[in-house]
Amino acid sequence: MKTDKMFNVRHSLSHLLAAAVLEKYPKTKLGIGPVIENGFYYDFEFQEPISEADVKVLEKRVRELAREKLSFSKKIITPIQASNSFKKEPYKKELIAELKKKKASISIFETASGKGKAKKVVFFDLCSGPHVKNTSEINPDGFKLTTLAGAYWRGSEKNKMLTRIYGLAFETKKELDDFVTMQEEAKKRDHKILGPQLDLFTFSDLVGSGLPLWTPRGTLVRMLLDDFVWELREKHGYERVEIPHITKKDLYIKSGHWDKYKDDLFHVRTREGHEFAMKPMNCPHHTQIYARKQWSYRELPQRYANTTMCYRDEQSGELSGLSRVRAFAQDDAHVFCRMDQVREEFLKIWDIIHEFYPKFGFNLNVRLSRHDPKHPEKYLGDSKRWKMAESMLKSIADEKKVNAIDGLGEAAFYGPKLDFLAKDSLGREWQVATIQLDMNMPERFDLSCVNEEGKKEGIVMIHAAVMGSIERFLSILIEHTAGLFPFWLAPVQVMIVPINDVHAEYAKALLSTLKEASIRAELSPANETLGKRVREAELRKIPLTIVIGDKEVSDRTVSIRKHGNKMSEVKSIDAFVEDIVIAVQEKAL
RNA sequence: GCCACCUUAGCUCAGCGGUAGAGCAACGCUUUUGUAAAGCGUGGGUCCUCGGUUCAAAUCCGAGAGGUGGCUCCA
Repeated sequence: MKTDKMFNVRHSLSHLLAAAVLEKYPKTKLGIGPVIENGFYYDFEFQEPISEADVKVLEKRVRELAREKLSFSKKIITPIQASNSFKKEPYKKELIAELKKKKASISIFETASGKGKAKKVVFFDLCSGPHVKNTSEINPDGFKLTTLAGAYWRGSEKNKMLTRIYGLAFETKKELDDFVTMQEEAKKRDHKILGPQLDLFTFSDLVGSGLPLWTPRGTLVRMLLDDFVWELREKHGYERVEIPHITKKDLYIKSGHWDKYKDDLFHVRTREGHEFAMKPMNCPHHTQIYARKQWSYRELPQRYANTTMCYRDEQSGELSGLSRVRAFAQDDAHVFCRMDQVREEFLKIWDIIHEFYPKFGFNLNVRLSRHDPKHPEKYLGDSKRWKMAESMLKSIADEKKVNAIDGLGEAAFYGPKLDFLAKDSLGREWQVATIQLDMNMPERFDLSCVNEEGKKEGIVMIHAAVMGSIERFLSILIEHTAGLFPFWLAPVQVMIVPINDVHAEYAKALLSTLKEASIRAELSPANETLGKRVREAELRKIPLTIVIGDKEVSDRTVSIRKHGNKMSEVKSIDAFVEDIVIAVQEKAL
């Protein structure tokens, strides 16, 4: 099997890297060096900092080692031998102690040159394998060391930070090059670069990191997206609500958020010394809209939709473009209903999500995000209630004939979720929409209705976000489309390019015709060459470029160039306008 | 927050101890064009900020801010 072979190759390369490191920096302490997707890494505690240039030297040495036809062999050793062999390796000793505790067998892998009596061990590492038998199985040109990064020992921020060296490894140089090319392609689509380039959003050092500012074009796109979600929600009986962006801390003490997230809130103190917080989510506010009056069961469900900003004090090192910000808009909605209405409400939101995502060319996968019974302290409410809620969500996924991915431990602290994962044009998966069932928060806020028997009955709430956050959704959409939005969403849909000033009048008339039809068009004046103006429209990712010359003026037609297409199509003005108006109505891709 | 690296004109970058340069963009003039870069000219910089070393700092050192890639976190 090819994959197994690559596992062994990657794993063995991580050992060779460690060998090269010890050879050059003998005092280095070894962490671990596992295989990962597309390659491997190894964690080290260097005695002195190393640089990218040092990594290049190490890469060269690893390549030499790979060419030396070194053998890999496994050896089972006793705990005492293990302690002796790794005397100077504190991290290995920690691992050995754990193996001892578990009474697991301890093995090492020796990397050696020569055979029989001439055999010389150049490196050995605590390892259960597997590995290649000989480094001749490794293609020395199929790998490269890529990045230098910090990583906590055993992934805990309480531990020491080690230095991690990442490597890529493939069977052939071509596969490696293709992968690197693919990464470069992804980089070209990076929303952090494309967004400002297409003039959608910007950041300001004075405003602060993680706080995106939206330009007119970007704001237009946000509005169009939000309007689309609203259009879908309205059909299903949602009503809009609005809430302030701060609250007394009492709200979050009651909801349970204070305990769990108080460090992640932006705190606000009034002049009188009262403690407020910027809202990091909307559910607690929305519960108080529901709680304004007594409800008859006949009036349920109550469905509240609200696109609104949330604020979270994220760690500075975590911020990244629009994917992780400190202020973001959620297209949030909460349904307050009785338990026996949950199924139908879930199905409605499911439909909304499945009407929304195909309009961008996304395919969706579904994940059932469950609680982790091993960590009850992470969740509100008892395990029995959780299991019931989870089985309900499972049956909804089953009814939709979807094989949901199992997301153990992925639940929110108040309830299980059905999460939707969108696959983008580069094959990457992103969590986007979510439907969450919450039996805990309504209880905490004592939300109820009066039932058929005239008695007070507790209700449940459903959290339903279609885009999740507009910022995050846009970051995904920009990279998915490389900035070339579907026609209905493009901030500028049509660029009109008259060949020379003689055609200006006709072009202006066309511009106003398009504006009357609510098409977003711009006119490019004839003081640059045609080629340059076409190029600018292409770079701005404008879906349609209309070239107007003598032929078009005399025939009352337009010559239409679709983005990325060299060939143009000629249509009458009326036919053109009709076609694009329909394309907008249908949100055609 | 932690580790590494980065920050020079609007953008992309060169310069790396002797007080700033290119291409593109902008502006002006010329050009009036058939589908991805016309020509000439002009303006534009507290070289991220604050300290330090030095006769001299964009360049070396320290701190801070912002960014990138990881780690941790993510309601």
